[in-house]
Amino acid sequence: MRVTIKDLAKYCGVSPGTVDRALNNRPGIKVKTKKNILEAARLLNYRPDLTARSLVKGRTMTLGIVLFDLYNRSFAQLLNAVELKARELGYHLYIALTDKDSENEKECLEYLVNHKVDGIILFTVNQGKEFEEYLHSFSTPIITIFNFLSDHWEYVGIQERKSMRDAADFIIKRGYKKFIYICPPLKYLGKSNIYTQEERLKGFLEGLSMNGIVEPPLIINHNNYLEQLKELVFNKAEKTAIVCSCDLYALEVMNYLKDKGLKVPEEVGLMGYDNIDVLKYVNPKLTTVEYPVESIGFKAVESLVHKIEHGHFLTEKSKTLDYKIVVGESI
Amino acid sequence: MRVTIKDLAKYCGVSPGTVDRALNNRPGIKVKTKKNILEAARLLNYRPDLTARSLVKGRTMTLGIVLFDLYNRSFAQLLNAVELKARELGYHLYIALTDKDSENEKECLEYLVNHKVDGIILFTVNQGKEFEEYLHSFSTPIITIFNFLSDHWEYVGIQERKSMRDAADFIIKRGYKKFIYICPPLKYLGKSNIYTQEERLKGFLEGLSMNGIVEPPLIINHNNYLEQLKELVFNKAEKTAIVCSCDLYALEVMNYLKDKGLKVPEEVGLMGYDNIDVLKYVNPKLTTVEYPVESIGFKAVESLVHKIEHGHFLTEKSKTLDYKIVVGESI
DNA sequence: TTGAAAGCGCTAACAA
DNA sequence: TTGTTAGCGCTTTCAA
Repeated sequence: MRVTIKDLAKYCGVSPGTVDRALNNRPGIKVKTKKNILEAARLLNYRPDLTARSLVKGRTMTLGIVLFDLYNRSFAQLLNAVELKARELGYHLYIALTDKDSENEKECLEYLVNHKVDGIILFTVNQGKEFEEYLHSFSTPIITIFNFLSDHWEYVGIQERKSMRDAADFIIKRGYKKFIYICPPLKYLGKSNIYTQEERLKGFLEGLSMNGIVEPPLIINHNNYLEQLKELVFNKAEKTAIVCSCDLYALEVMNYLKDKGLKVPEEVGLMGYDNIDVLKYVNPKLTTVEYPVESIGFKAVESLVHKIEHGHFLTEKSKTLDYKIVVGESI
Repeated sequence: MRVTIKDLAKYCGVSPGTVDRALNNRPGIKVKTKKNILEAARLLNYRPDLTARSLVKGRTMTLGIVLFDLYNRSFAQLLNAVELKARELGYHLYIALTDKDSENEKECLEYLVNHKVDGIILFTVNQGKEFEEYLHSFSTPIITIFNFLSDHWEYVGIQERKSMRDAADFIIKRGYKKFIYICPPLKYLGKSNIYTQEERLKGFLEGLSMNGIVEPPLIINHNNYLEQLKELVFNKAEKTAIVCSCDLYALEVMNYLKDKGLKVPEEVGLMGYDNIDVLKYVNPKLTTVEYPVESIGFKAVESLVHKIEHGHFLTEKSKTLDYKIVVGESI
């Protein structure tokens, strides 16, 4: 059996209260007594039971993070950053993956709340009034990342829309005339939160019209995008650009184009989004949009912990982080 | 304030014991009473306090996992698999990253143990008698993955040595005569656990000698491996193969060779290890060794949970998982 | 079928 | 400076 404070107290011939004072550096204890107790603790290999402490303190010094999965490179980087910062601030981390499943996400949240985490970082699939009420029913502080929920919730992310507007601008300035935009299904199961994807698309469309492009782009938003590409004929003179809302799609497209013998960017331009770290090994160099995943992780933790410890978040809701276009050779 | 069992009891005019029977499907309660209580629980938005339950049950239904970081693609995949399986079996997951720091690892372990996780999955940096004694001082079940510690510890991994022996065999059969082997520093800080790296190198050397290669390979085991490559001259007739103990190194080397205008595999052969998922976007296709990260994650969780629930691990210590050589175009 | 009460290990307020 | 004690929210045993 584990050694408890009571055991220690008995062993040292003092009371549990005194042991607690020694162990937790609380004042009102003779130096010698304290020394004795600490020594005994080491000797008997005493370990505090944090579940008991949590019960009385009402705090667990634990944060929870809810993500889709870790297949996306950026999620892993984000999680890494979050763990680092959390530990730095004295918190440990529960992780829960939703696999983009709405019910699953609720279960994850429920579990974290029941486990009394002090705060939650949420990359949500759900959205809507009902879901927000559900979230409000927990009294746990929550900060959302990437997927915006509503103004009621703290949020850390980037200016998705503006980034894609700029991307469109950039592409048009390079002389492209026709546009294909590839992104994930925009109405996943009819209720999933696809804020980032929606914003990016809107931004792209805005960018086109701002530049006087009247012909609407071909929007491909299903998982068989490669199939659909097969039906298209690319003509160098048309100056077509394929814009993907994530690098992984762009890489798939690049592979497809290579197979077809189509030269990038000579015959068709290609642009990604994310700047995942493996791009450095791929040729031609993909032009893409980079955003600071790690900063987002850091910021989210800092703000959340500030809320926990001082009652209010550190971030301003409207504040978003910078992105930048990474110029490669693909467009 | 949160609604407690006591509140529910008062509200329903019954005792806490009865509420518990209703909430946890324990027998000895009238159907009607139970129905009442459950309804009230929903109405009042009751949430069980899992820290309190843990305290009395002595179990948290939580596992902990200790990893280096999540920069390595395989670690992220592993973690994803572990989370999935853990949840499937009713457990949730604490994550702790050590950043390959030995002291940090100890802190992580200590925290998990103090938090009373029911079991730990450990990809360790530490090694040695002292560390093992330290681990024994926890009574928490531990299963090690990838980095082997000693026969005292449950282990899930692959036959590292054999895999590299086979790789050497494969390369030699392709006619290569000279060999360069690139791997991370083998004595990281003088005390880090580099089991997998050591095994792979041993396996490679065994493979060479088994095939009658007498000239020892050039072993480059520092982080400036590219610098050292610069000093070498490659000669097509020499049939040189560069073997890397991980794909990331191989990709770096590939980039370097491309810069130099050296053709792979015509002028120099290249082989990696890991089969990270982005290889499909890189040309020429890298020949590499694939191992089932996800299965390792699943197996580790299953075995650990079996230990927790039935007193013994499911895995046999000596049992390791299969790997396979993925034939690309680079060697 | 239900209630009463002890106790998990710790903290904190109060008393000595 | 130290001891005593109540109680965090839950489970569980025993009695009614």
